[in-house]
Amino acid sequence: MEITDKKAAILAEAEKLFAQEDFDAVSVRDLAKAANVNIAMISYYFGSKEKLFEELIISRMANSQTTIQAIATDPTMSSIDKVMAVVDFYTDRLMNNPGVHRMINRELSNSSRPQLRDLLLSKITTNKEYLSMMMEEGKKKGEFREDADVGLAMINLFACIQYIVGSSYYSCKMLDVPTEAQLFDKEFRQRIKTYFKDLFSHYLLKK
Amino acid sequence: MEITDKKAAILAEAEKLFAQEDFDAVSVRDLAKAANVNIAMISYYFGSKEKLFEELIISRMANSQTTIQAIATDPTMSSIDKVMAVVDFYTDRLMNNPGVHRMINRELSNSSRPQLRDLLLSKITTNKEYLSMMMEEGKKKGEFREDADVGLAMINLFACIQYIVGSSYYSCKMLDVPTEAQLFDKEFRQRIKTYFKDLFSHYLLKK
DNA sequence: TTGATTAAAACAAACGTTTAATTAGTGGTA
DNA sequence: TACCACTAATTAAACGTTTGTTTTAATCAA
Repeated sequence: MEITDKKAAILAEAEKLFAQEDFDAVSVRDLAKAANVNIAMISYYFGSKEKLFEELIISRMANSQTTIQAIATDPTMSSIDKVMAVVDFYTDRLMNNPGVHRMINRELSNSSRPQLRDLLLSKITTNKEYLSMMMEEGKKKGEFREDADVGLAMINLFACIQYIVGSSYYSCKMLDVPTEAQLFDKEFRQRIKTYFKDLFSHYLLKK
Repeated sequence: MEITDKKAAILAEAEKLFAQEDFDAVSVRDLAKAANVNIAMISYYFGSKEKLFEELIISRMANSQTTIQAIATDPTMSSIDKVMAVVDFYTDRLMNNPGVHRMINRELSNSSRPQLRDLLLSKITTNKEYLSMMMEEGKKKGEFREDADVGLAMINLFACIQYIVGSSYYSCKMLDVPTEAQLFDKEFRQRIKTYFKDLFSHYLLKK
């Protein structure tokens, strides 16, 4: 079955609505209305509201594994340069797809759909392995401080950007950014990158 | 009207259930069953499910303003020591009350109850003012690096711990912590504190 | 004609809330 | 102590909506 206009329209509108509100707070009637289709089409195309939700997340969660792997295993880069590349990659990745990462964020913080949660987790875990490898390598090569907590550093990067994307309304107020749109703009994105690169340089590198 | 056993029981069970699942995913029947009271008691004591939710969050959100203010305005402490004190305070505060901070976290990341969201925001904003003051003071005194992004540093601290608490299931896997209980234990808590103190020392202080 | 698509209507189940009736508790009066 | 009056607390049942899903029939394309 190929992707019809209507199916694509439903997915597109679902991404918008589910980015703003929880799974239960968005009804199939809301979805159908937004996508300008009949209510029955959700069940017809996806089987159920829940399957639509899963298909949406999975389809939009682009595979970052190959990129992370490429960075982590590059023999020509220094460890700190690899960290910089990861900062750039994650910042852009999360900020280019705020909707789906809001959804992923919420799925990881509740236990309503444990099977979906575990699926997301398994996809993320692979990246974690490569990142751990990369960080440990930095220590072994004597580039990074031995007593740096590289595990926390990695989750710090991910958590902080994820949090800013997920709670953009809140983050704007805290960071004195006037509008949510500006939060995802090039300028603020650069500020995030600069912050983390600067932060990790000071924290990880030996003096 | 004083707080009866039943009212307190409802609030206690509500905190557990709302910590695990969204507002809509927890029904009044779930709540009544868990608290071992009749369904009608939720409306009777709180007016509505939504008002119960609001009352729960507000009552459990202890006032951190005085503590933060005391730290920020203490004339005997150095700026970096103030940062250390804030790290200790926030870590314990969030990890001692994971349930309510999960709820707050979710409220800040959706727009289902904008009025509650803005109320939470206003309570948090006061702290932000004191923290900004404290950080700028560190720069003026020449203790902190001029080009440190203190705004992002503060939200980084808050976001990261909030994220670990909010997505504890996920965080366990990422940090190789076996159980969620251990995530809130003294040992891991100390690891968090050490990480951030070390991180900010390297990032903020002049060489 | 055949099979996929669309629409309107109906479905049962679950939702939050309210009603009406009953019990428990309190304070005052004798 | 006993009785009454009154309010608060509690219950079971029912309320009207809304939920996600299905059915049935009509329409369209090949």
